[in-house]
Amino acid sequence: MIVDERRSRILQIAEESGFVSLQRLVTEVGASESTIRRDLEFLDSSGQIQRTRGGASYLGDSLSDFDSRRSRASQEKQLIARRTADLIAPGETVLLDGGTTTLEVARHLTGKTLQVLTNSLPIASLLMNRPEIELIFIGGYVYPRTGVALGEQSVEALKKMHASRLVMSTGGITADGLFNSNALLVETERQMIRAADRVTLVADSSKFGQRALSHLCPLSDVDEIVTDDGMSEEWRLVIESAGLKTEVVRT
Amino acid sequence: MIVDERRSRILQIAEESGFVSLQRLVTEVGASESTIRRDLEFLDSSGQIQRTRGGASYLGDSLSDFDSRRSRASQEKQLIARRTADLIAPGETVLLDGGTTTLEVARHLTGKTLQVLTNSLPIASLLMNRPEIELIFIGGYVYPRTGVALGEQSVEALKKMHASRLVMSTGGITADGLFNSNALLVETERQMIRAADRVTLVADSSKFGQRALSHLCPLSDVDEIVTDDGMSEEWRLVIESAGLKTEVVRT
DNA sequence: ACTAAGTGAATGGAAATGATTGTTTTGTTT
DNA sequence: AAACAAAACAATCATTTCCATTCACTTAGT
Repeated sequence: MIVDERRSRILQIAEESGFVSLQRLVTEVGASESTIRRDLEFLDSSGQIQRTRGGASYLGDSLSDFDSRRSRASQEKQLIARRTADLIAPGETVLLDGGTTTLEVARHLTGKTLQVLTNSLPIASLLMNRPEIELIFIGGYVYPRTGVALGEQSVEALKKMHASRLVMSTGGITADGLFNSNALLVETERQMIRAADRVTLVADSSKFGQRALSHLCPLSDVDEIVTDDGMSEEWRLVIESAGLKTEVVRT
Repeated sequence: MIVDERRSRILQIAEESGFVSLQRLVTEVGASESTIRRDLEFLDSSGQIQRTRGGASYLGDSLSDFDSRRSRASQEKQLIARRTADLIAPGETVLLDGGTTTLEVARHLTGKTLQVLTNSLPIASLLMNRPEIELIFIGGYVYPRTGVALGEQSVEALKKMHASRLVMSTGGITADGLFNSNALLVETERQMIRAADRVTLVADSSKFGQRALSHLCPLSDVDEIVTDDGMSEEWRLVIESAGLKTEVVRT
């Protein structure tokens, strides 16, 4: 088996349940304990997982109820979320993807008269009691921990919907486009892109240059990116030459 | 078992009721007393719980606080919910309607390996982090306050689903059948009945004789009723002559 | 054939665990 | 209030589990 493939698989398994024991990885991936350890070491040093005794825990945009309550969103995410919310005009129909940043965006939407479509349970729970927001939930198989509905049913439901804007997050951005770690999620997000007139990507600057398991879409599918000023000039050029508008918040 | 996993579990248990005894943790987590003590010490020093003699109390908003804030379910509902949960065998595919009683049923489902379909946001939020439960959400227009998905999209989604059992609530029961106050809700519930092999109705005894806006279905659509012993003998005859099984819990 | 990278097994050391001990606290009885 | 028993606790120790390191082996590319 190829190295990258094995590591991707480890990441995927780690993401599913948040925790993976080393032993489980040994049996599921089929490599020796030593190799898995080395992989975990690599993935830890590259910041994708956190090694713990006996296994590893997934880092990244998985929002479990634990995470959202304990560690609040970082300052970058807060600022990005607020700016993104400012872009949204009253009366719009907004499609909201799952993720910690989009959840923060949802927090800032309260008070505006909006129609909100989402496949994220945390976002729906947040907005459910707001009379000024008409909420439509996109059903499907609910992915554990993140509380995001995915799969064929979600895709089918999305086919019948239309929104003026999609606010989405991503696992990584390169010149090739956007990436995410979960194949089912990618499929659902692709359908979201099709359903929306305008695509607004929220991504803190650490996402640039990151590449994850599944390719989601080319850069040209995105209309604008809201990010923080940690983005290098280099990436700014890549993004703007692809015809995307960039909104940069100062931290 | 991995350290972090065990500590997360301790936190989760602590959160549920606000306080946990050490002994309960020993049996539920399956670690030795020493280990649990060490974990409690750690969680205390990191400020997540407060150790007390005999156990520990959760810091922050415990779920039971949350529950008691929004009037806790009555004793009847609790008992009905527990009995209903006992009827459900591991491995079943259960369709759960919205409502406070069905939410209580959902609470008692944790621990069983099940497939759960629901259109209720509160139920989905409750079950979303339970690894033993595969959760499928039925999307649609989210009705404010109750957090239940309704409407054409929900009906369409339900047409493609099938469950071994439906647990539903109702606004009122007469010899003519079941009633509910919301036309959209009635439509969705009718489709639920079609999608399920067996229909279990949860209804406290005050519902008998009540008639609401919309007629939902005849009594013959229901297979069994779980209720409390406030039901009069008269109603018992009506129900049983319609061929329904009745489960009566003693208050 | 040689090198470099990757892999798997073996080793010793570190950390975590469970059982045991003796001590402190709590509640009950007199 | 004093004496006692039961429960809860902290401290210690042997055992187990986990980990980093090392080394030998395989594979792929030059």
